[in-house]
Amino acid sequence: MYASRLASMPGVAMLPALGLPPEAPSLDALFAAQPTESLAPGAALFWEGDAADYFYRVSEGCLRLYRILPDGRRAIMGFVFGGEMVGLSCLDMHRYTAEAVTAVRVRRLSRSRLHAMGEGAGELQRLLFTRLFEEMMAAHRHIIVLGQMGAEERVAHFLASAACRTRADRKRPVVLDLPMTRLDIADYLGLTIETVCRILSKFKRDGLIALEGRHRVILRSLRTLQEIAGEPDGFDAGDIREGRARHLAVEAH
Amino acid sequence: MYASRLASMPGVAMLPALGLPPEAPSLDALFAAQPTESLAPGAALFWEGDAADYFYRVSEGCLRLYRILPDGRRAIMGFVFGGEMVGLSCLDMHRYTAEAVTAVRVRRLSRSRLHAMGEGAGELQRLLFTRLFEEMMAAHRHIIVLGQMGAEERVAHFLASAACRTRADRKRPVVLDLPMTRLDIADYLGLTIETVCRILSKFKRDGLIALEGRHRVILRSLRTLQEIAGEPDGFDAGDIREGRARHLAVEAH
DNA sequence: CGTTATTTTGACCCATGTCAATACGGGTGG
DNA sequence: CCACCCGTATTGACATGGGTCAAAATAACG
Repeated sequence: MYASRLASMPGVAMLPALGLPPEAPSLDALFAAQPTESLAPGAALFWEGDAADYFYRVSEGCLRLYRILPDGRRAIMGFVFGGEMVGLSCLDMHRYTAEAVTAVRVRRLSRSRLHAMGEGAGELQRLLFTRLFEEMMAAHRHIIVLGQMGAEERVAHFLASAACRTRADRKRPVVLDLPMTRLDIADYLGLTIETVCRILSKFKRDGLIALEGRHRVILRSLRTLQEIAGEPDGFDAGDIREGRARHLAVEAH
Repeated sequence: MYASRLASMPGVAMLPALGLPPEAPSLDALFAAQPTESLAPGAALFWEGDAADYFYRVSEGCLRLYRILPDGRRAIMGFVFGGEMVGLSCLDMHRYTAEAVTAVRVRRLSRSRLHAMGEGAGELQRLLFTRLFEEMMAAHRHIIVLGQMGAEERVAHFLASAACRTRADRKRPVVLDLPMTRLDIADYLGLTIETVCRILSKFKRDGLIALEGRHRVILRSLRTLQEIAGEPDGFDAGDIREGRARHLAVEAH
C-alpha cells in the first residue's frame, strides 16, 4: 500500500536560498524555483501514512484527497485544483492520500528546508498559518454540509462552491468543468452515485443546470443553487427562516 | 447577538515577558500566569464573528462549539473539556460560538502579545502548529464520521472517543460523565435526539452500556463499541472487510 | 465500430426523521 | 422530607429521504 510513488522523483533542487528578495519570500516565488513534476491520472502524489517531507503546489490538473476506512469505504476530504496547495495540514505524516484525477503538474517544496529558512522569516510563517486556517475553514464548511444538509442541499452546495473557486462572477451561465467522477462526488458528499445522479437530473429538469457530456455542467442559475444550498457560506442572513431549530427558545407567549 | 460577553473581563495581566526560562515557554506556564475567569452554564465565552483577540485554556468544565445556520439549524463542531484549549483555529475572527455547557473556568492569553513574543521563540510557534494540527485531525475524523458512518456507528464513535479523552485504560467499565444534553450530542453527530436516545437504549439492551441518570454512562464493553465504530481511528486494520466499497476494483477473475 | 466503464433511470426497502404521547429527574416551595 | 412542576429524555407509530439492487443508456477508448 506504500508502493508506487511518484513517477519522477528528482532530488530537491537547490533553493535560491536567500537570494530572493527577503522582504517578500512569497510562497509562489519559492515554488516557481522548483522543477515541475507530472502525474498521470490515477497516480498518487503521496499516500496516507507517508512522511510529510514536502508540500506541493498544483499548477495544473485536479487531485482528490481521501482516506480509506478499515471496511473499504472511501471518504474524500477534498479536491485540489490548479493554483492551490496541498500537504500542509499535517505535522509528521500525511493524513490522507492525494491522487491525480486528471493529468497533474506539481511543484514540491521541502518542508524541513522551508522550516529552517522560515525560522527567521516571520513573513513565511504567517503565510503558512493563513493557508492552514483556510484549510480549517474548508473543513468546518464540510462538517456542516455533511452533518446538517440533505442530499439536494449538498449537491447544490458542491456546485455553487465549485463555481466560486473558478472566480466566476455571479452573473449568468457559469460553465463548470468537473473532472472527477460521480463516485468521487458521492464519496465527497457522503452520498451514493445514484443519489448524485438523480439530483443532478432533477436540477436539469428544473432548468437550474445543463449537462454536457460527463464532466461539463452549466449553471443556469447560480443564485438559485446558492439558495438551495442555504447561502454559500454563513453570513448575510441574520434572519432565522423556517422551523428546523429545536434548540431555539419557544416562541413568545 | 454580539452582546453578553464575559462576566469578568480583566485587562491582560502583564506577562512575565522574557522572565520565563526561554528554553521552555510552555503554553501551560503562560496560561498559569493568567487570572482565572468563570462562566455560568449557557454563557458564551465568545461568539462567532467576534474578533479573535485571545485564545483560551479551559481548566474546568465543558464548552460546546457551534455555528447556527441561516435557517436556524445548529451544527456543533466539537466540545472542549478541562485541560484543553480553544480559539486557535481562526485567523482574524472566531468561526464558531463557544458556550459553557457546565460551569466553566478558563484562562485567556492575548493572541497579539503571544504573537509578538513568539516571533523569536520558534518553540512557541511549534507548539501552536501542533495544536492546530490536532484540531485539524479532529476535524477530519469528524468529517469521516458524518460523511460515512451510520447512526449507530456515530454514537459508538462518540462514546468511544469520549472514553479516550478521559485516558481511561481500555479495561473494563469506563465511567463517563457526559455533561451535554442529548440535543447537543445529536447536533454534534448530525442526528436527531430521538435517534440518539434509541441507539443508547439499544446499546443498553445489548449490555454494552449502562445509563445512570442523564449524564452518566458506563461503558461495559469499550472494545465492542470501538468495533461498532469501525476502529477508533484508522490503522491496525490493513484488511478490507465486507463489501461497502464501490471504488475497489472488481474481485479477481 | 465493438467493448467496457461510467452514468442514468426505475422499483423497492430500510434507516432515520417526524410527530406525538409518556416517563423521568432535578429543582422548588411547602 | 415530600409533593409538584418543568425541562429533558424515552418510547412508539408512522412518513420519507436516500440507499440498494437491477437494468438500460451513454461515453470513452481502442
